[in-house]
Amino acid sequence: MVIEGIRSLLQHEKGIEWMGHATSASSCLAFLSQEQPDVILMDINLPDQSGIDLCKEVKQRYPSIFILGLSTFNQQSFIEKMLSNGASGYVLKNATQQEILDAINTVIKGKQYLSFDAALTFRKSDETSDNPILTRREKEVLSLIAEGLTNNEIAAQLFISPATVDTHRKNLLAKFATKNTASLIRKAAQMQII
Amino acid sequence: MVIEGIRSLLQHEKGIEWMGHATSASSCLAFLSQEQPDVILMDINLPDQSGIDLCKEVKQRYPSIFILGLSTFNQQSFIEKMLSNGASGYVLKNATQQEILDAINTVIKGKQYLSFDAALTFRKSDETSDNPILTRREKEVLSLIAEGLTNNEIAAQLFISPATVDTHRKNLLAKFATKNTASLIRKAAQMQII
DNA sequence: CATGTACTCCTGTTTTTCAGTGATTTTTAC
DNA sequence: GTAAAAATCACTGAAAAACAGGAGTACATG
Repeated sequence: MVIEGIRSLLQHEKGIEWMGHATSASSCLAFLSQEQPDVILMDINLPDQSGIDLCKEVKQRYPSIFILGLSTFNQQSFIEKMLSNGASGYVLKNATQQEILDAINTVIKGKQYLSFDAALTFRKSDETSDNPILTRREKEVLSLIAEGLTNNEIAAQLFISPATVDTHRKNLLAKFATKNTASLIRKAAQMQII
Repeated sequence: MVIEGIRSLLQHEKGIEWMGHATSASSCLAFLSQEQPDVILMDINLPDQSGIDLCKEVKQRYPSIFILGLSTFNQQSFIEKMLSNGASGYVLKNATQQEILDAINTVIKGKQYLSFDAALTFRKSDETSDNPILTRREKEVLSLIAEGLTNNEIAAQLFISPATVDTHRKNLLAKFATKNTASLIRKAAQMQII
């Protein structure tokens, strides 16, 4: 449905040639082994593999192809991951025809393009930073808490003292501005951290 | 983008007339006050309002219009809510042209249509019933727990004894097959209950 | 009317979490 | 190479949650 939409938005554009489409990561790689376009519009949600991972793979094999991330989700974490995996831009699925054209024309020059809304949330999350920045250990502890482990169990799992786990736990509560496990886990879940 | 896709998939179909499209709940209602189609393909993610709520509203005002839910998410809770709000079916955005045509032709006869994949998850969740059935009180207690309230605070809020809250809490842990608050909240969050 | 379900409440005990304070060692980054 | 950030650990006491087991009331449904 989305592929059809993009095709119909682009097919009459001069200067743009539609080379093909793929509906999975594997078929995309198979296609690329035959011919390589200048730009790929890559969905994040693929049946066999994450578009985020595929992006990295494609960029490794074919560094000259520019990739535009494509997703329904206007989520800072996704945008970040796509860009850090070599994507040149990010377009939302509710983008207008003009936006897509702008995006393609921008990235083909080697520049970065972000959808208007995407750029907004990107900037906002940069400024307000609503997602607390967690350290490696804190993330580990958080996800083990979410699994239902107690401090002692977590300590055993990570080969550290229960007291240390307790400290990480306190820091997590502070960073999330919560006062107990329940609200901590809820917030973390809402932020898609766990 | 998606609208373009559907339009291009349907525009050459005989027996189907494309009456228009809207990109928000409010513009949809404005459109419907002018003319009413037989079928609406309604996205769940709208900028101003949830498609789930809009579905209810449209069905109340125009009971004769059949609504097909449309979403990227193959989530049982969404499907359920759409159907209980009067939708006649649910189609995923990766549906084929044939699926959309089938869906439209099915619902227009007053029957229900579910996308293949949607029907799968629907049935699966029906059989295994991974979502525990909660009572009214349990839902209340659960959401207050998720807010970070303690048993005493919840008791005060609901005008019941802390002991009762404790009992509900025990039942919640049992129903979710969890052993503490952390994993309870995580599961509930994943099931979109809170 | 018996059975089941939901809601209510109780007494204890044990385990876990939360709060506060303080300190050492490793890593990381500039 | 040094300053900042992260990770480590300890102690105390209070608060909260988890576990166990029992028990009464209301209400609907078969």
